[in-house]
Amino acid sequence: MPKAKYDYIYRDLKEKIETESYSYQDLLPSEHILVQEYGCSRNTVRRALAELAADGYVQPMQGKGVRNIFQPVEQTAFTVGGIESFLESAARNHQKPKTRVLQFAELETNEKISRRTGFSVGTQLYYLQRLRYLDGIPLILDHNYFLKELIPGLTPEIAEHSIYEYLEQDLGFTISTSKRTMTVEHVTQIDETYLDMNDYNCMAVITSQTFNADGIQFEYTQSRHRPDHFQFQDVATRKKGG
Amino acid sequence: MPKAKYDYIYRDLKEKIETESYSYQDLLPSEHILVQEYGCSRNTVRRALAELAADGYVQPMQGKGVRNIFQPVEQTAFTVGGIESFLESAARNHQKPKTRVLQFAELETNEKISRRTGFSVGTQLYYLQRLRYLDGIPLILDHNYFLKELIPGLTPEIAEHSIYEYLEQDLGFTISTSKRTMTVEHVTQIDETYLDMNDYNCMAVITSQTFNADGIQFEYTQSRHRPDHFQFQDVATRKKGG
DNA sequence: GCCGATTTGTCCGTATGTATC
DNA sequence: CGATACATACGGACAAATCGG
Repeated sequence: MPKAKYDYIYRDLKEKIETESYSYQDLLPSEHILVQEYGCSRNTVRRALAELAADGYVQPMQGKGVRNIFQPVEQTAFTVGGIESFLESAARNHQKPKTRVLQFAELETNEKISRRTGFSVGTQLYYLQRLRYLDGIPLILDHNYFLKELIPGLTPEIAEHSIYEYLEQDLGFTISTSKRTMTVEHVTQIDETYLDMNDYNCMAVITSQTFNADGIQFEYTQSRHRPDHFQFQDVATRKKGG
Repeated sequence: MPKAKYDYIYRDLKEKIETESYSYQDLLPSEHILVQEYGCSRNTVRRALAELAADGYVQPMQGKGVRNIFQPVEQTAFTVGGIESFLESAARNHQKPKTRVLQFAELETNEKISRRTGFSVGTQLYYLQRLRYLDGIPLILDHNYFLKELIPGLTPEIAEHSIYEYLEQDLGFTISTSKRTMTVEHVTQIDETYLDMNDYNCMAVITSQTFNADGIQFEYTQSRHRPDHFQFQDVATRKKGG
């Protein structure tokens, strides 16, 4: 729980924007005003605003002010955004999660696995296959590889609940950066076995390498989503001058 | 072309990381050293490092140093990342781009279009349909809506080349923020007419709302990609304390 | 375990530049 | 032109985490 001032201001402004204390296209109070309101330095206000801009909540305009460009969206599908556990995503999407562990094994990284996952050859891994239900419907098939060295005592029971919760709360682990790739792939035999694909012959696939606060990759995951319940959101900002 | 110091440092470090002057898992020089090397304040160095962290290039560790976590990847598919024009993406992917304008029309935003695109009812729009070729193969089908008010003089000829180039270079326009959603959808009749879908019955679809530097949305685009030549990349960082 | 040196994290006050009005 | 607003940059202070002796 960060007690940083900039983070408090960030959350406070974010909530005000979301609850429409400022409406779409409005200008926020100037940095000068915010400095007075929050009793802090201008740098601190600016840091909070920079984060909101990175989230696509506001657009700072030199000489003019900071414009609110947040639009609330109603979401129908399971939306993936930042780094979240399945439990957290389900809660945010107001859906009831359930996990079934299909496989729980240990293996050693060979050349082929190394190329795909980014783990060094010879390292010990946990390999899991998990089926994810939302509101009772099986929608996601996860293939997880975890670095055994950093995650002692992983069990199927933990995997059925939440591995991230175990890492963060029980092991005091800090999850930090995730590099993700989104693709669309043909359904596999396994997909069809566990998911009702209707007439879709493709899956939305997210592969991710996740690092802890020490910059060590501890996870490689391929997450295969049923297309009709999948959505990935993102905000990008254009860099100037190529 | 930004002449900002932090941006110079950012690019310089980025290139050093990419060309493997620092190798994977190495520590970068400490902020103190970088301050001396670049002859600037610590804040300026820190700003550059923060950008590299947001790019997933480095992982700062309190008390330890800043670790390089960049891994070069060989890309086979057409990779989408930041805000780029089709021309820019093609160049980055080392592919030869071509665009064919299928439709060029003007229309007024009605209730239905407004809900979908985010434009206000009554605003005048350009509507375009464009087929994108890479190395001679039609792979992407774009449906663009542009705010006519902000883009005077758009023509099919411009649309066949690069609208972003026209906006930025001819109109002095600044493209800023893009909110994007990635989904997987069934192929449509139009998709099948123009693209060779082999046995895929799905498309990778990116819809985006793009804003200029004044926080005005000037574009809504649905970009439909053939699955076998599509890849979307992303770096996320986990926020602490929920 | 303690202490001091190192390194990153947060915050402040100030100065100057640039764009807008 | 001056006032306002955001953008960049500097230098300093202290906190928090780490590491070596």
